[in-house]
Amino acid sequence: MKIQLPDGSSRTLAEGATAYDLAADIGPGLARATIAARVNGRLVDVYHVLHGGDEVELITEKSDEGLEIIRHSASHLMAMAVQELFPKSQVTIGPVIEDGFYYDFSFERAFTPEDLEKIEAKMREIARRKLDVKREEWDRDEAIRYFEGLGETYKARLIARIPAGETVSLYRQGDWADLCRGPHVPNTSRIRHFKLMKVAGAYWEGNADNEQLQRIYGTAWASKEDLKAYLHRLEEAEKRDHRKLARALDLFHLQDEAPGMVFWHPKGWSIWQSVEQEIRGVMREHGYQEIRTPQVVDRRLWERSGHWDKFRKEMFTTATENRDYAIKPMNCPCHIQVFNQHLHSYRDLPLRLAEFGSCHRNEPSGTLHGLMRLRNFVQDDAHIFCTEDQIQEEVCNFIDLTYEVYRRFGFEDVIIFLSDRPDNRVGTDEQWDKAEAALHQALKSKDIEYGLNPGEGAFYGPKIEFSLKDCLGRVWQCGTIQVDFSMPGKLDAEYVAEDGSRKTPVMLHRAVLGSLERFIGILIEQHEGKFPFWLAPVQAVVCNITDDQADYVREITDRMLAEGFRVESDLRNEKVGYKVRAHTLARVPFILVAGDRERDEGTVSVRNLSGENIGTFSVDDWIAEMHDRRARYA
RNA sequence: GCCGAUGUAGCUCAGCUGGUAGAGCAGCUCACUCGUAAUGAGCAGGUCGUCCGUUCGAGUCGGAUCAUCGGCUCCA
Repeated sequence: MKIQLPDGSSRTLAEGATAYDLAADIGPGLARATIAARVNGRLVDVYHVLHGGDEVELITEKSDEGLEIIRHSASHLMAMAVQELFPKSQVTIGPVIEDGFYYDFSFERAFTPEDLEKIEAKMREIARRKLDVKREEWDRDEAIRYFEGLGETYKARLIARIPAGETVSLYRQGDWADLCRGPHVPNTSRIRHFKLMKVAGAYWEGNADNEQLQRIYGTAWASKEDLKAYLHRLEEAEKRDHRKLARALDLFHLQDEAPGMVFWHPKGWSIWQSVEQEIRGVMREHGYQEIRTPQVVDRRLWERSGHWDKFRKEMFTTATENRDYAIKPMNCPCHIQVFNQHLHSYRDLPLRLAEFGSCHRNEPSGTLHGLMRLRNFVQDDAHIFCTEDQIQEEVCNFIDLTYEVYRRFGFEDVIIFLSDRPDNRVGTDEQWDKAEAALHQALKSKDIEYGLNPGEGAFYGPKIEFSLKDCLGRVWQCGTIQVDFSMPGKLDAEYVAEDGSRKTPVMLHRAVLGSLERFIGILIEQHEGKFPFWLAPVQAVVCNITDDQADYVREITDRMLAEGFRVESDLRNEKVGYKVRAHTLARVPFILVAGDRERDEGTVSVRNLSGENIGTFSVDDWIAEMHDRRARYA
C-alpha cells in the first residue's frame, strides 16, 4: 500500500503496517524518536495500523505535540506509580498543562513530600520495565463495569457521561489501564526527563462543594537539558519575586496585624508617587476630573446599590450610634453620588470622574498573595457617564490610553479578554447586543488580538480585561472597562436628553492599572527591581573617594535635588568599591563618583547599573542628561 | 474558605533522637583616607509566631490559633 508523507513523497509498505513500521522503514533513528503520528489530520499512536492512501506525519519528541504526548503519558505513569504504592487511591483526571502535567487522586490522606519522592522513584522503576502502552477499545458499559469492579468510582462516573453505546478507549501499560483519548508514547521507557513538583488540594470537578482530591503536579521534557533549563528558569523567576525584592530593596512590608494590607516604606512609596502622578497627568489630558470620596459609607447606600445583598461577606463593616457602615469595597456608588449633585444635560456627557480610590475587600485568607491580591488596595478608578451611542468611542479611547500607559511602564505583552453576557443578568437583550458589539468593534478597530470568556461578564454588563503576567507566568488582571446598565438606574442617576425627557446614563467602570499595588508588584518583577530612571526611588548616588571631596559631593547633590531629582550622597568612610557594590545591589540606576580630579574639574564620573562607566560629565551636562532621560521615560 | 508545607537576631539560614540558642551579611564603635561589586578589629542584637498541654526540663514532642508560601475555589 502507498502512504503519503507531508513533503509530498510517498512510500510503499506492506498491508497491516503501523505508523511505527513507516518510521522504521524511513530510518532507525526516526523510529527511535517517533512518539506518535498524525494520520489524515488525526493524532494516533505509533501502533496505529495504516491504510493505503493515508496521509501520515510522524510526531517526534522534538515537536510541541510530541512534548505534549510525553507529558500526558508522564501523568499516566505517575498515576500507575501512585496506585502501585497506594492501592487504596482512586484515579480521576490527569491533563497536560503549561510546562507539565498533573493528576488528581482521591485518597484517604494527603500526599506528603516524602510520598512524592517515593512516587517519583516508582515512576522511574516502571519506566525501566519498558512496558508497551497500548490502546484498547471498550464498550462504554463494559468499561463502567470494569472500573466499578476496581473500585474506581470517579473513573466510572466519568465514563458514564459518555453517551451509551459508544466505544471508549483505554490505555494499558502492564496490568494498569486508564480511560483516555490518547495518543500516548509507545513505551513507558520513553518518559525519561521528569520531576514531581508539588502536591496540592483540588476539588473534584473544580467545585468547592465537592470532595477535595489530592493533586500532584509534575513537569516533563523531551531532553535532560530542557528539564534542567526549566528548573533553572524557575530559580531565576524566584529571584524576581516582588516579595523578595521588596525586602532586599526596602520597598514595603506586610505583617500579621494587618493581613492583606501594605506598609509602604519610603522607597516603595516613592515609586507609588511616581506611578500615581503619571496616571494623574494622563487622566487630566484625557478629559477626566479627579475627585475623592469617603471610605466609610452608610449601609443603606450599599443596600440600594445591591452590594449589601450580594457581597456582604466580603465587606468590612463598622457601626456607631446605631448606624451600620461598610468600608467601601468599590468606588462607583460614591461616584454616582457626585454625579447626582447636579442636574446634568446630555451636553455634559460623557462625564468622566476619576479617583485613586482606596477599597477594602475581605478576601478569603487563602487567596492573599503579596501585592497581587490584597484586602486593601487603591484603584486608578474612573466612571464614565455616557449614552449607549457613546460607548464605542469611549472604549476605543480607553484602549489607546491603556496601551500607551502600559508601554510607558515597559509592558508590551498584554493579554486581553472580552467577557460577554452571563445567564444571570440585568438589562435587555438589545442593550447587551449593543454593548457587546461596541466592545468587539472597539477591539477589532484597533487590530487587537483578544480572547473570549463566554458568559463571564458581570451581571450588569460586558467587559474587557487587560492582564499582565508575573515572573512565574501567572496572569493578573490589571486594566478593565465594564459597561454597566444597572447601577446608574438603581442609584437614580439621570440626565436631561435633547427632547427634554429624563434618561438614565450608561456607566463605564474602568481602570488602567487596576490596583496600584498589583501593578507595582508586576512592575517590580518585570524590571527585576531595576526600575527605569524616571521611576527609581533613588535615581543617583554621589560618592566621594576621600573626605577631601565631601563638600563638593554635597554641593552637586544639592544642585540635582534642586532640579527635582531623587539623589543621595554617600559620604561614608568606606572604599569606593564598597560603595559601588552597595548601590549596585540597591539597584540605583546611576552611581556618580567624585575624586580630586572631578572636584578640580567640576565634573562627575558616571557608572550605570550594567557596570559601565558611561563617561565623565560636567555637572551641567549631567543634569541636562538626567532631564532628558526623565522626559523620555528612560 | 479548603488541602499541604513553613514560621529561630533587621536579612539569609544552622540547631541530630527534648538538657534553657549559633553563623554569615546588615547595624554600631574604633583604626585606616583609600579611584568603580566587600579594609581590618571589636561590640551589640533573639521571652525561637502566639496560646495551651506533655515532661524534672520544650526552639525541639502533642493540640489549638494566627500569619506566610504553594495549589484549589473565589475575585463586584
